Amino acid sequence: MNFSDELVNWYTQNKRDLPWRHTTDAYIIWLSEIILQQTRVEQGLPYFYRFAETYPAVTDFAAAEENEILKLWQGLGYYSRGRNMLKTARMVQDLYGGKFPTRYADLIKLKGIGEYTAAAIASFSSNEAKAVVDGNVYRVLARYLGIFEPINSTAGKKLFQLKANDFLNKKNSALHNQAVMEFGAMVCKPKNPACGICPVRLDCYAFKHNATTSLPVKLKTVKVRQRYFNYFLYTDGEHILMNKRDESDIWANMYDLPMIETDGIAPVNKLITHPEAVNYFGEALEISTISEVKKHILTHQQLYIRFITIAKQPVSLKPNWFFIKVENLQTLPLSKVIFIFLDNFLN
DNA sequence: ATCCAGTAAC
DNA sequence: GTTACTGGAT
Repeated sequence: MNFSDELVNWYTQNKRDLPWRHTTDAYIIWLSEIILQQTRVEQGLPYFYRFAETYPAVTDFAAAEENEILKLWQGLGYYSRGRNMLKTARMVQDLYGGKFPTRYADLIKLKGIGEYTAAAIASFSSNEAKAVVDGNVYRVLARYLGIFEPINSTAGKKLFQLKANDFLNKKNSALHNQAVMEFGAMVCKPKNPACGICPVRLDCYAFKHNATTSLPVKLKTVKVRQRYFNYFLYTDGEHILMNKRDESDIWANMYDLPMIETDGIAPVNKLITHPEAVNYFGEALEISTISEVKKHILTHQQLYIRFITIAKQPVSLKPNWFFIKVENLQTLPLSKVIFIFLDNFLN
């Protein structure tokens, strides 16, 4: 048996029973693939069920409002995935009459669908002969073939795509692609790979050279930016003053609280006299409580966040500030930090 | 602290 | 071509 046959054989006997593996409906496969980008199955599964039930067809998805989508997406991270899904659902509605495309060439034009996802949907839904290259495939190929080219270099990406194309079983790309990825996730794992049960270990470079821990090679990433967010909470008991974030920063279009960003951890007296604070909350800003500065880590940013509850109503409001009824808070899409803070504050 | 089922924006 | 996006597990 060749590499592909071995892995397909392993897959048919050992695959996990996942809901999107029972369908060739491109819409359902798209839903699962976007949710699973950069996300583990266990974490994505409840979101998949929620979306599939709320929007049984792409037509239903296309009719949704962005806030609804972001709300359902809340807690999953990489929120642009949710916003891009809505754009894509509407494109499918307009361009393809609500029938989700199954060909790579059509899929790659849609928002949020890159090379990996286009190949995945095309092969799973219509068996088109496109090889997927995701983190699992990088790892399996790097180890099996002994490729030391970094997977996040331009040369590396080209090389791995080439090798993946070579190995692809073009007669049954759906089975082949799923087999390689599932094998990567379950056996050829990042840490502690289960080489003992691997059907191709005798031909595997990394197994033969005891090199699984050093493959794949990945270039080290960049430094993180430090940011300091001072959040202001004002409530009249019934409403909370919320801010809708703009398009250009983290948590785009989601809600948080009125905030002043400073260059460092600002002393409280500095904060009170900060021009923005004076502008919005007046000269005599009355602070009720002030929280510790807590660190919140994102990929390229470390956020130092502090919450300040204020006693007096602001004297002027930014255009994207809204008084939200406490009972309507649960309809707003919130980032993890904000959700946790408000949850604690209100309960 | 580091790693992970990618894509879009710059 | 390079960099920015999340949250959770380890």
